[in-house]
Amino acid sequence: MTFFSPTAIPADLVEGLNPPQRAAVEYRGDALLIIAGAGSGKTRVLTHRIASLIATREAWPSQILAITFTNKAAAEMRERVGHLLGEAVEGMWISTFHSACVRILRREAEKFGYTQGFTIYDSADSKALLKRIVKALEAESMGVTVSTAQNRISALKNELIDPDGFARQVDSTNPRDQLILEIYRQYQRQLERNKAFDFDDLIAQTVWLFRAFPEIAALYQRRFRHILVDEYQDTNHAQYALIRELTRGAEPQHVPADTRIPLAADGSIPPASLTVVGDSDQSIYAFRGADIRNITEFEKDFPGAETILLEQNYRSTQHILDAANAVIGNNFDRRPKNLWTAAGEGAKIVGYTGYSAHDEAQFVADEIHKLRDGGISFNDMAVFYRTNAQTRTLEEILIRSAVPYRLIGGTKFYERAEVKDIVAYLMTIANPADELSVRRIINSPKRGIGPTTETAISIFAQDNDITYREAMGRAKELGLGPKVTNAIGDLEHILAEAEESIDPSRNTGAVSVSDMLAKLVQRVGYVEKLRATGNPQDDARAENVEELINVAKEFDKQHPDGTLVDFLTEVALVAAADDLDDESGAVSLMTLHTAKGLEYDAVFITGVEEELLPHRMSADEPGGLAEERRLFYVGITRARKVLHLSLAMTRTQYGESSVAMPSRFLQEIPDALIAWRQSPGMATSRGGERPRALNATGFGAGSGGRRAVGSRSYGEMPRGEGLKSEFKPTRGNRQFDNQITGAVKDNSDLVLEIGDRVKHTDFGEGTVRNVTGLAKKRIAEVEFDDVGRKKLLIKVAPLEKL
DNA sequence: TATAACAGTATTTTT
DNA sequence: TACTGTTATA
Repeated sequence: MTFFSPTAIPADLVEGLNPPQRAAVEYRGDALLIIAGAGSGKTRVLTHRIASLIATREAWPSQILAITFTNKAAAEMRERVGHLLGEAVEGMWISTFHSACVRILRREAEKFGYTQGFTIYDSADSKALLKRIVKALEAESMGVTVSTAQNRISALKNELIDPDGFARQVDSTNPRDQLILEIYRQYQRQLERNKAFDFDDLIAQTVWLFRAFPEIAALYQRRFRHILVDEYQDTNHAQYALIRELTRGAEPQHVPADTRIPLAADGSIPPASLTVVGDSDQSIYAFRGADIRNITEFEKDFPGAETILLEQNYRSTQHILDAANAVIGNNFDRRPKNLWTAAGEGAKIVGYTGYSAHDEAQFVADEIHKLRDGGISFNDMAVFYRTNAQTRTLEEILIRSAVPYRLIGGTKFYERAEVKDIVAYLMTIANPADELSVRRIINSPKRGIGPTTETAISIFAQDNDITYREAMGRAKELGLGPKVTNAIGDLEHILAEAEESIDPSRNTGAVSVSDMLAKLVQRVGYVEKLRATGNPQDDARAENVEELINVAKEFDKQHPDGTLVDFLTEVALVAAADDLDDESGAVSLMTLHTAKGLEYDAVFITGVEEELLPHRMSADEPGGLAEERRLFYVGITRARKVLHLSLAMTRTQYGESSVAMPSRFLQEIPDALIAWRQSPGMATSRGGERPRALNATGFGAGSGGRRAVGSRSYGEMPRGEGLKSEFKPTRGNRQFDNQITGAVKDNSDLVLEIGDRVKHTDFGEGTVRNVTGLAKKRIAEVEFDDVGRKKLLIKVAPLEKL
């Protein structure tokens, strides 16, 4: 066994690493499992390992395939490897599973009867397709909803079970399963007819491709000599199978003729080396098929594998780690692991119990200002929550408290109807076979083509065995009214024109993606029609469309040779975390799931309540509670210096407010680690501290009882509506700066000076201590008589000068 | 065909 | 609450 390469690893690639980290960089063998606790420097190990392989000439950059969880992580890893080697490295594949598979599938598409420009359906697209099928089969009446069908099919694909495979194992006496099977068949047939893949297909079809065509697989088995997979605990069966295929040595008869790498004695391609990094304690995607056994049984799967444990944490203080260890220790059935640090104890964890979600949010806002005054920049702070619905209250309070923030994920830019519409136009142009996309845009903007006409075209296409688009081209034969016929003809003409202009076979004068898009939008009159309504919401929509054109311009700038298909691929595969930019000067808001892999000086975990942090939906799933605990663990371990845990006594959801109990996870943290500003006990007891904000009217001073917990309690606040509809989203997330436009209540004319007495609807009376900021961003710092000092954004504060 | 008004309902996490 | 789907009416 030769563990060490002939060329020594340059010293600077191992210096400064601790012994296990160093061992992980130096190990040379077929399979390596790195169990990397949170904050143990695994990205460092991975980048150094890749750099060492290249520096020693053991591998060319093109022989490396590294799989990361997000595109952002991929970009970062690429940059760090380049930095270590002192030059940009070309030819490495560093990407997500999905991106890598798309690349392979596009390259090989023609070999299995697909088109290179196939469309990628996101979950909303597949939902729309399934909706049609479910409706046609009247499956809802049998208790099969669109989302059940979607979930079942997704799970089947993750297990690499195709409709035929499902037919073999399905319980034929179960009518619902029979129905699912039929839906699955039709769905898959339509995807194929539309030349489209859904997210799950991207992985599954690649595996299928490799299995069906060993000589194609051999191309990649030969190419990728070193495969590295990050976040291995979150891989599903299909992804696991893909890795297995890639690390399988190719049989001699499939080895391509021009192979120059050393072959085994029998002429086969030896298996590639595999490095996986993960932490079973951070597995949080079981709900979408992640199989923790992939990591726990790695050594069985790859006999002779080396395992290296990284336990020293370089991120958090000991108090934070103690809490994390204590919490995760309640999960049985795990390989024991104890994170430790040399960083010292650090500050205690801060706990706070609000009377309401508003109160809790106000606490977060106040603390953010305090931390900022203490020298931590907004960039280095993050607020986490279990569900996206929690953002509403947080946003409302953060805006009014003048805390700049950005939402990561949430209702994403690309999920907005108007953006999806325009993207559907592009999909139609890139792939005329895609019926779903044409039908989405056939009457948007309104052209007088209703459901009747739409169905007529569909039937005509079926009867004549032509595509939907071809049927549109022969609109005259449909025998419809002249108005509708013209409308169809016009649309068809615009689409054909756009197709012509972007045609990849034209080698001269090809129009850029953004130019084509801009012209298309103009020809269709999409923005124009939105502007004409005079509705402020439509104005915001128009801006979104314009923003999409800007995104395309940016794409053209970054990829001068990029095609429309490339652009659509990028649009389809952006992840929530990809949009993070570290220089924004704003606090980041995101779900606990999105937080994985990130770190911040100060972290707030909000809504640490029963039913929410172990989420009620997890209760009846096997292993659900353990997964929720891991999620909490992930959240805790994101914090470098300060951790805040907060909850509310009542939470309003779906218009109804109900009493919330502290999460059981809180009790798993030793008391000594948490300094409660207001503990769950204090908040309920009579002598407890007065509520910080009086906005939980009827709950606070005296009146007691839970009679008044209705949602009207916040009646005096400007309700979110007006504010929210004005938000101008930038790609993927909305930013503070853009949100303060003409809100419901515009206070921007209010002139305040130091010493002025003011009255606030929630906080009562107070004295202005300071005024900062300009114009619409003027911020008043007010010392309230009852609730202390607060910073308020004057423009939106319910404030009155006395 | 488009729109407004109404009723019913589902509520997690995401590539 | 907020979104979807249905129904009535223009």
